[in-house]
Order: sequence, then C-alpha cells, then structure tokens
Amino acid sequence: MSASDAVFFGIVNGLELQKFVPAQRLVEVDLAEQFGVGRNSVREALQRLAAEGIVELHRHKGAAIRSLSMQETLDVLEVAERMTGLLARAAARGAATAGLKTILSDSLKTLKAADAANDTTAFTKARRRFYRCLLDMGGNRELQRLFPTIQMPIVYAQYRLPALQKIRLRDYAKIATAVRAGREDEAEAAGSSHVQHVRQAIVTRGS
Amino acid sequence: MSASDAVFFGIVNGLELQKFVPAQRLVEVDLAEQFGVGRNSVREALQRLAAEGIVELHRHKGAAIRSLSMQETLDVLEVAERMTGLLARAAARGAATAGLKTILSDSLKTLKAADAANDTTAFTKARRRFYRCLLDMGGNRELQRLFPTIQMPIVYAQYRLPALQKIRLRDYAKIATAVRAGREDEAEAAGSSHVQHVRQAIVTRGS
DNA sequence: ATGCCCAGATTGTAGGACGATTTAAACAAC
DNA sequence: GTTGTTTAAATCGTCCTACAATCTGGGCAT
Repeated sequence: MSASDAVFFGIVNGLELQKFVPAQRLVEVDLAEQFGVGRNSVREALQRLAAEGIVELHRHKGAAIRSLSMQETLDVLEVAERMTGLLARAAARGAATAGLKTILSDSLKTLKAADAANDTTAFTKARRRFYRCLLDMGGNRELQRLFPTIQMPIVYAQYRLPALQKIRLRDYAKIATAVRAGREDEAEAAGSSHVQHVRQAIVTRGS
Repeated sequence: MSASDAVFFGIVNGLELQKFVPAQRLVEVDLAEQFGVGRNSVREALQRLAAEGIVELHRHKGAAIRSLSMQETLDVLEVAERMTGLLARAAARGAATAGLKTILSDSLKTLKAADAANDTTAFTKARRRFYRCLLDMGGNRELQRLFPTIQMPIVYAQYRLPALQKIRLRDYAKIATAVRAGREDEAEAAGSSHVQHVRQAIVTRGS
C-alpha cells in the first residue's frame, strides 16, 4: 500500500471509528507524523479526499473533515435516493448471470446476526459487504466508481442515530428479495425508499 | 491559482482541446516542465484527476488519460441518464426562486448562434454555461459536486461525433422550456431522454 | 473595548536525493 | 529468426529540506 493510501484510508476509516469527526481540522505535519509518512504524501491524500468531498480544502487555511448543513444533507440524500435506486435495479438485472446471490443472502444473514448481538462493528462491516455485493452484481463500472463517493459516510458520521440500524435491516431484506428475484422495478423502488426512510429518521430526530 | 490547479485544469481543458486524448500516457516530469511547476504539484493534480476518474494510475507505471470500453461508456451513460434527469428536475423546482431564467435563455441563444456560425469552441463554452446554470438553479450542492465528475468529458473526447451538436441543441431547448415553466416531471424526462439520444448516436456510429 | 501590529504556526511550492520498479534495448542461445 | 536473459535508462514512490506566502492569535496602544 502506498503512503498516500495509508493516509487516505486511515482517514476514511477513522471517520467510521470516530477518530475523526466532521468539522475537525487536519494539520499536515500532524497527519504525516501520525501515519509515519512525508508531508507530500499527506497532501496527495488530502487532494483525493477533497475530490471525493470527504474533506474541505481552503487555500492557506488547511483541511477539515467536511461537515454538512441540514440542507446539504438533504441534497446528499436526494442524490443518494436515485443512485441507490439505480444500484438496486442494476443488481436485479445482473442477478441472473453472477453467482453472487449466495453472497447477498450471506451478508444479510450476517447483518441479522450482528444486529441481534448488538455488534455495531460487525454490522458496519457486513453492511459494506452488502453494498459491495450489489455493486458487483450490477457490474456498472461507473456506478462502482461513483456510488462510494456519495457522501453518506459523512451523513452517518454526523447523524448518529441508533434507529437507523433497524431501518437498514428491514430495507435491505426487501432490496435483497427483489434483487434475487430479478424484479428490477421493485428493486429500484426498494432502493430509493430505503434512502427515504433514512431521510425521515434524520429529519424527525434532527441534528 | 495554485500550481496543482494549473495542472488539473490544464489537463481537463486539454482534453476538450484534444491536446490530450484518451489512453495518452502522462509523465510526471514532462507535465511539471510543461506547466512550469514542481513534480509534487503534478502528483497532487494527478491524484485529484484519478479521484475523478479522468486519469488512471497504476503503481510504478504512471498515469494515463482514462479510456473507456464500449461497455464502460454505456455504464457512464446509464448513470448520466439518471443524474441529468435529476439535474433538470432540480432546476425546474428552483426555477421560480432564482433569477437565473434569463441566463438560461441567454446561453441557449448563444448555443444557437455558435451552431449557426459553426464555432465549436464557442459552442462548448456555451454548453458549459448552460449546465452550470442548471446546476445553479437546482441549488443541490451534492449534485453540483457530483455531476461534473461523471465521465462525460471522456466520452466526448473518445467519440467525436459532429452529429451530437444538433442533438444537443434540440434537447437543450426542450429541457430549457420545461425548466423555465417549472414542470418538474417534463424536465426530468427531457434530461434523461437527452442522454438516451447521445447513447443512440454513439451506439449506431460506434467507435 | 477596539483596532493595529507582530511573531509563530501552517500552508504552498520547488528541488534534491535515492531506492524500487518498469521498460526497452542489446545481446546470447537455440 | 525467434526466444530468453541481462543490462541500462526511464520513471515512479517517497522523504527531506528550504523558504516565501498567508493565516492566526496575542499583546499593545488608543
């Protein structure tokens, strides 16, 4: 793994582990020391992170983890709604060809188990596998590139609602059912309505 | 403008001007000299370009302008279809509040003039203004961030079809009409059908 | 309290150095 | 002549140093 990768993934990961929180300021030399790399590698990583909207760069003022206003959060969710719908549709379309259906069922089972055991870390990991599987089933390379750059990680880092886990579990099951059956319209609807549920949860319990 | 910006925009721009073409190899020291900046600034720019999918990086093998297979092109268009639909819908929704309607009409007029005068450069410039105006009208910050990162510039650089200009002119007029009238459904349909027309043109005359 | 100015911190950028890796060309073997 | 191997050049990945440009916070005068 390259030095800038270490910083890049270190920060992305740290966002989920709450080692970094939205609006937190990032100082180049600190990061360099923290990750044991040179400052130029840090700067390369920051450029990537900025391009993905994970950090904000202000000339001569350094970097900070991006923080979303309520309006921006709604904007993210509006885009996520369409993209998640497309994700589910593409997966349903590709469900027949790929032998990924078992992985999908698997990760769903893992999600249920993690939820029952109240293991948030395992849940997060399984969730990632679930989405990755859908992306693989769809096979759309542009979606594979673009979907992870939607700023949902920031949204989740900013609005930490325990209720989301139950919502996800239910919605994912619905998505998986439609995808496995290859019903594209139903899958797309399930995908976008999942995001709508997330929006509801965020709007009602606010920041 | 920062040094890495110079390289970043220099390459993005050079893509439209055919100074760079898909699959072209990019050597760090050459770029550094060409743009009169240090190699580290070049590397920062390349990281950004890679994050946006404009160049591909392979460890120890350097950077190259991304080149799309036909399947990847179709993937891009599938995503672009949804996003363009959303773009038009958001613009139609925001049309009432903003005083941007005149700019929209303006850029449409400029497009027609550039088409009549066969001035490709002016057409490209006006096209950019048209999209920028739609993004402003919509006001969706996430869409403003994500839309430009769809790899349409690569698609256009790779499939240079003169026929596209006429298609655009007609479709943009339809989009503008629906947007100005604030008819969201119609605008979304016009937006996505524009991308469908582009796909048709590419598939039939294929590369 | 308000405004100004300075020192310290941080960023922006260039350039040097050097090991690691790829690439291409020269060369040898079959 | 083709194939395989070695060698040299090119290029990348990384760190380091240096220094100007800029921001920031604190002290001082008003």
